Amino acid sequence: MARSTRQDTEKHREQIVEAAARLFRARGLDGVSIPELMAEADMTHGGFYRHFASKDALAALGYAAAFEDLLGVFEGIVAQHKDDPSAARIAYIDTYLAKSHRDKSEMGCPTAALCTDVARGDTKSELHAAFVAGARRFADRLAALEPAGETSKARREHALATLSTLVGAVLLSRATKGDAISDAILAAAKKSLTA
Amino acid sequence: MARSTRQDTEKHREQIVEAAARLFRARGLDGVSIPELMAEADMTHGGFYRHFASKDALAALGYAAAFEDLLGVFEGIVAQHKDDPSAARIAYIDTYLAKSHRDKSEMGCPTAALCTDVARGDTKSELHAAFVAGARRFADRLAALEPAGETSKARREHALATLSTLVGAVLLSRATKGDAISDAILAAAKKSLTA
DNA sequence: TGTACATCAGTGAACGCGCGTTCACTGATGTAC
DNA sequence: TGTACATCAGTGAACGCGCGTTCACTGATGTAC
Repeated sequence: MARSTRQDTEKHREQIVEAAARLFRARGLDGVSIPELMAEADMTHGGFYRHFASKDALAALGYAAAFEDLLGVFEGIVAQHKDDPSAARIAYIDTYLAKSHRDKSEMGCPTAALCTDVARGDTKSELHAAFVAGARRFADRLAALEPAGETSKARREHALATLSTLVGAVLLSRATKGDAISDAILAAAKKSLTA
Repeated sequence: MARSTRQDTEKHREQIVEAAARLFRARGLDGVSIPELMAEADMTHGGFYRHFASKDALAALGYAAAFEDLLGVFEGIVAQHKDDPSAARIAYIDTYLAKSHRDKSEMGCPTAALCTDVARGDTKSELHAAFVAGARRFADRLAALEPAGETSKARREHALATLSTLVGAVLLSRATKGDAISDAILAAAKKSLTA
């Protein structure tokens, strides 16, 4: 194989980012190698550096791509509950705390999946910047579903606490999978957030 | 150097477990090598397998040791608030959601620190079993601080939701460190749990 | 208590392996005329 | 539109590196008598 058309090049780039978004969420940054990532996009590893400056640069793009997907899911649920933010909030919480979200981390929330990797990584990395931007946007969206009667400060506080509970419950339920406590955590968090 | 006394052997073993408890919490299982772990215990890497069957076996022991330490902190706080479980609960939440806990993960809660590593690892590993046992005990202790008037089921549910919020808030605040949202997450979770 | 010797904790070199990254090369694409 | 050639996306071998684990060896410890 030799030089690709510009169209194919762009398509290949998107395939790599998509593979990164999926595999990094499932197995973490260190759990996926560049040869593996490139194979997932039907290429050999040598061409990687024509697309990205480093593995970390791809991680940031992978996180961002996954985040946009998840935001799309969020917007879809909100759209189904027009003019009823409270119902939208409950519907989103139900989706986030579903067993299927626990079990399919490769398609799940990248903020939950990559939280620990980002915490252990360099604060100056591209991934860190992408993650912080994502967390802020996530919190903003949740805040928008809080009761309109509250102050904007209170809505933001509730949103940050809700975000903590969502992420903590999914991560704990994933780590305890196979034990009865795994389901119980999701159910308890759901009950607490929607009481 | 040659053969150690039985006393020294036991001391060395404890030093390795202690180093594991500290380093694994700070950098994760993949972030710490056996040569590094052994150097931290003032030895060379060759002797590792006289003490442990594998790196995973040590990870399980390191988690368990860290968990016992943290349970000790918990018990200490509870003891300071005898006959007032509600005050003990608030005091513990304050400690867990302190900035110092976010910043010193190597001395912090191993359930939070290793959550994602356990979720990505084998369900049949020794570490997984140790983690599940720890999460259960953690939940039990928190449940004991819930109001006595509630049913035991309600107390357990509240405890699991509280645990989710605690873990999620610390992990998110670590991942967003350097940004204003990091402190805001801890403050919001604290307010929500102690309202 | 003293002696002979088997045990085994720790050393440091070595194993095979896979990693992130680099690079010379290929040959179709894209461009200049 | 056709031709000549420069560009560059992707290939696959190679780089140095550090990993988890193994192993022959050392020599003080612990034990048997």
